[in-house]
Amino acid sequence: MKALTDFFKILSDETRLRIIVLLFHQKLCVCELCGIMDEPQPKISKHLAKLRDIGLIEAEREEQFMFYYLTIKDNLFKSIIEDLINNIEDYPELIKDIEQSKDALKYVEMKKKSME
Amino acid sequence: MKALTDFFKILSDETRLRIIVLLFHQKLCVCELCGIMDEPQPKISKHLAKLRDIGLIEAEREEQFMFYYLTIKDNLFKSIIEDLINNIEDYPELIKDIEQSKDALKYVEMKKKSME
DNA sequence: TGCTTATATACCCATATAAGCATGTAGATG
DNA sequence: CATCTACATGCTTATATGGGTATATAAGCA
Repeated sequence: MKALTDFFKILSDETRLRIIVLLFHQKLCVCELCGIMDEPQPKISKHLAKLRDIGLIEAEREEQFMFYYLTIKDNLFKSIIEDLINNIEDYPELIKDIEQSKDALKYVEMKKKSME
Repeated sequence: MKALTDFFKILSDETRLRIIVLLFHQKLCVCELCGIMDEPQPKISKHLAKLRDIGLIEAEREEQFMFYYLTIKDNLFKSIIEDLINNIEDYPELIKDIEQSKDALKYVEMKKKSME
């Protein structure tokens, strides 16, 4: 029951909802999330930490970047996220994020370029 | 988007989740909810107020009692609550409440009796 | 009208939460 | 090995939240 209320608490924050929706569509690294969402890095990282803590996402390193992806096991949790995705048309902010995420790569390439 | 995060915030409290699940099955008055859930009346009333504020429930008077019932209009919200109900077997506390609610009437009858 | 009772609300306290800024850290690269 | 950079975390502040106790309110009934 605690797990359930914790899950809803996680979803009750706009930033985290946006992250979940983005990661539903593709694996993304922190700097891509920051770029897509136009939010400061510590803010994103802290929300990612909370999502990690309750087991909704995991991270893996690829070169310099930490890529995050969804790892939702609970059936109810899965259904709820799917419901949200199925009703995404009601939430223009989320649609916009998804649009933005289509060229997520540019954010990591910007970083790589600036290293040269 | 605010409405969505507010909705999840509402669900992130155990007391409110229990109320929603109970009202999903039947209309109930405040004293029945208190009796079934074994919680103090002001606590229940305050959570009912929050549920009312975001339009998930409405009340109607029947004699001395205020009966509450679900009035969820949004499709996504409905789906989520239905998902929860469909996975209720994972939440023994909720099942117990539902069991208890089967003789909800006894709580209003106790009140009526004590008036004689 | 006055009383009783079901329910609603006010107030207080303790605790949780998010954001911003500054800083720490670990892994990659040269 | 030293540096750099992507990311993580600590600290502070402002705000929100839930529970308890006491009290207000409004409808029903005498």
